[in-house]
Amino acid sequence: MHLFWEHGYEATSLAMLREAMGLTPPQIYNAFTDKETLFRKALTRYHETEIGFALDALSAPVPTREAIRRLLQGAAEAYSRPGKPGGCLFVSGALAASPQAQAIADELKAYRKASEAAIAERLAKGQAASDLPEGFSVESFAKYIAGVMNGMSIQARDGASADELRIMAQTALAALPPEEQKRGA
Amino acid sequence: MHLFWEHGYEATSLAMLREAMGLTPPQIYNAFTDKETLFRKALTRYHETEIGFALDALSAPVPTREAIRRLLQGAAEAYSRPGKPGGCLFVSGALAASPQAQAIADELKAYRKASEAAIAERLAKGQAASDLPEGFSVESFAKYIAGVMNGMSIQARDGASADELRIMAQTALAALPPEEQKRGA
DNA sequence: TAGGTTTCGTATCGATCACTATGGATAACT
DNA sequence: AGTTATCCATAGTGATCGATACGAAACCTA
Repeated sequence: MHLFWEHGYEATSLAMLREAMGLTPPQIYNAFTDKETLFRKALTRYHETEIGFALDALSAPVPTREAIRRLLQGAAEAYSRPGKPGGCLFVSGALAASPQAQAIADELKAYRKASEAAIAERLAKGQAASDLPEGFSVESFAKYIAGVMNGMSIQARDGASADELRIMAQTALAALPPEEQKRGA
Repeated sequence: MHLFWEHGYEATSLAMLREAMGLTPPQIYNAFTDKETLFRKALTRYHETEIGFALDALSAPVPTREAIRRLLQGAAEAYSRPGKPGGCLFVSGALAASPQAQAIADELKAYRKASEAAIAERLAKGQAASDLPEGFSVESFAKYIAGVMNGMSIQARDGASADELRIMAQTALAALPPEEQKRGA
């Protein structure tokens, strides 16, 4: 998983995987069928072990603004963990791919779209609860938040520290409309 | 250039380049020495022909906030031009690379760092001209703006329209402190 | 302990990578 | 016109890709 995270799907060779896992090629193919299946296994593992902060943030019983704040701060942490590759596997895994790996690139794109959709869903919930103004465009803002997280992923890959990412998250949050008074019945 | 832009450095094979340029391999090597040199040629061409908006925005004699607005809106346009690959070559070219292509990845990273530095320089100028508050951290905000642009690049690659990118740019701009009154002498 | 079976690592498969040597066709000069 | 020289596309180089066939070793059964 770390190799795919660091080098992306195509640039990670079986020789690297073999050395890292201490397995012979037939063992790898017995266990994972082929490289593509192995990558998908790594994706689900990444989703389960590294991305929990996102679900936690979006499902926490807190005001919308606080949920988004937790989401961005969580990303700042997750994208800069010591001993782990910088950024997000969903971004680094295959941003640009050869025609043969188009299926992998599309799958990662689907993960990113799903993240954006989850944010939009949380924002819509916030709007329903009057946490957000009525004229507020849920889809547009979700695209902004998801985009900022993708940008943080690249900044992390370029060496940004956890502190720098936290500040970037805080700055991004300033674009959110200020907490609104609950509109009473 | 379009091939590298679309598929990235490593995933673009000489066979694809050969077909696209209508040249035989020896012609390519006579003209460009090797693949790496060809890619660097494409990089400088991209910088000259597609990225002019950035220099224009940062050097225009306008208030700082307006300069940043032009920068982000220009990115929205440049990253979603019909007939061109989505996003920015500096991001898509080699975000994740094999160990052999580390030099290329480092060069692209240097381009991204240079963009961020240019933004920081413009912000510092704005601070000196009292366009921005004194406590304002130029470096942090430059990292945010550069990060947002990188994020827009990924959103564009994921199919975001020019309008959607423009809205994202507008949203990001809201994080900038409001225009300050000039502190008179 | 002998035989049969299964497992497992080495050595290699065809395909493709970036790159280049060579033969044939063209051009140039006397 | 004849001879030489120059160019240039085809064909192929070693290396590496993802994926596997085969021989040896180990193990279970008789």
